[in-house]
Amino acid sequence: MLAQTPGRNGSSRQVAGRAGPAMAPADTLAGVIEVVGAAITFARNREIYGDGERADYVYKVVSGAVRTYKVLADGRRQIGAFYLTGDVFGLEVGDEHALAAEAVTEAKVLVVKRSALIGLASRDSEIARELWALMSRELARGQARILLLVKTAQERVVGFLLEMAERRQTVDAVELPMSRQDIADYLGLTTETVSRTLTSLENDAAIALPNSRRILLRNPSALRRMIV
Amino acid sequence: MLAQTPGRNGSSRQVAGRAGPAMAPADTLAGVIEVVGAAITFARNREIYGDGERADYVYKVVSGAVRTYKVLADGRRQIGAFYLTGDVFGLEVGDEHALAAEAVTEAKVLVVKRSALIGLASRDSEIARELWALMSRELARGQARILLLVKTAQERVVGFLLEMAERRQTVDAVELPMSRQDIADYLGLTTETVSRTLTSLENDAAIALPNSRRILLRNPSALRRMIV
DNA sequence: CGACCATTTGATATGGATCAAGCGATGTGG
DNA sequence: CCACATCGCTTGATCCATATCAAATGGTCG
Repeated sequence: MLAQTPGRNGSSRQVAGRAGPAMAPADTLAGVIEVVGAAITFARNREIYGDGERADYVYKVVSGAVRTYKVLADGRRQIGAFYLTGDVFGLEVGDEHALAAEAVTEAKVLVVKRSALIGLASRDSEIARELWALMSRELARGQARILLLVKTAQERVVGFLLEMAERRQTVDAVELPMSRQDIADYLGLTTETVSRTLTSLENDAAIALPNSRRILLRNPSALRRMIV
Repeated sequence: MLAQTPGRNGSSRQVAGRAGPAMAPADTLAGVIEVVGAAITFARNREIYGDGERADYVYKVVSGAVRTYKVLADGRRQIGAFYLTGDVFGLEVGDEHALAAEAVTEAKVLVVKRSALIGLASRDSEIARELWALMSRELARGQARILLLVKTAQERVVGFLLEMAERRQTVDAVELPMSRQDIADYLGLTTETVSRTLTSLENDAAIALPNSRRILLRNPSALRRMIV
């Protein structure tokens, strides 16, 4: 359960300048961020924002992966979510970040002022609808997490793999950007249990592990049956 | 873990007619529901709406308590939330109810058409803001639940008691409308563990149990220290 | 090559589940 | 109004899944 927090302090941000040519229409949320956002690259384990900081910016992952998390008083770390390429994060309901955010791998993100988005939303109902949809997705994922956290270790791990496969839009393989410790802190387990569960799934021929970060789903339907 | 679902089937609703004189201004969400909503009384354990039903109505608790829940394929029941007097529930992000709702105790609720609210929101930004705030609160509670569910049994139970005390706006006592089974299914524990934990807290002089549904918080600050 | 870190594997401990029984409150029919 | 059934809660005994402690293995980088 104890998780030494990695790469604390200093957000040596490397501003990479404006985003290139727009790749999405400027009247969608994602599009707006691409057009007006500045691209910043964060090294592995670098803090993007801290717990309790003012939530003045909204982010979109261009490449790499990001985690949001909270460290409890006794050192336990709970990961709130993983954000992969294309995901928007950092949009809060209050005006402070409830969780901190860090780069899981080297990550390039686009940054845009929240106030700019809010302003746009008040004029453009399409943007407003997308902001709403974004919150909805967060809410739905939270709901799903709650259901996941009352299950057994195997069900949690399998649920996690299927979630990742779905988000990566692949049916039969996942490239995991995060460590076993990250997965454990996301699922409320220990690294040992995550590792053992994966080994046992491999023995059951449900998955294969060519290397620790790459997971082949050899029998997705069997996996789907395992999560109740 | 197994929880025989109580009082299934039949929603013998007892329509009590219009709400009385408005007790809140008509330009707030709560106010609107009170002005335009019909009051319906549900007996203990009666279903208010089912999992997967169309979410055409939004509800506000006038008296009593309501739970939302989902029964997993293997019979385990996970409770999503408890709604107490004054709380609004049933507002979904999609157009289906993700969870079912039941009356925990006999409960009087006001019912209003969702479409009416949405229509109002598009004209009245105050209502829109309140709908947003409502979703935000759900989101924040979900976040808190996730943190709760990775903790020990004692931390979960204490967290639950403090949450209830806070929502009931009392510092030193809580009248629980729900059974041990409800609490267990909310916290991802068993009734036995909930019961034992309460007994142990009583032995530590942190709480007192004049009867099983009434809990006195004898040492709130000690309780608060227990949840990390 | 050697140091370091992530991952896996092994041995043991333990918190909470499960199985089982008792107890008190509440309600029902005689 | 009382005997009795029922239900929710508590308590006890045991078991098991996962945590914890410990060590071996493997991959990566200087």
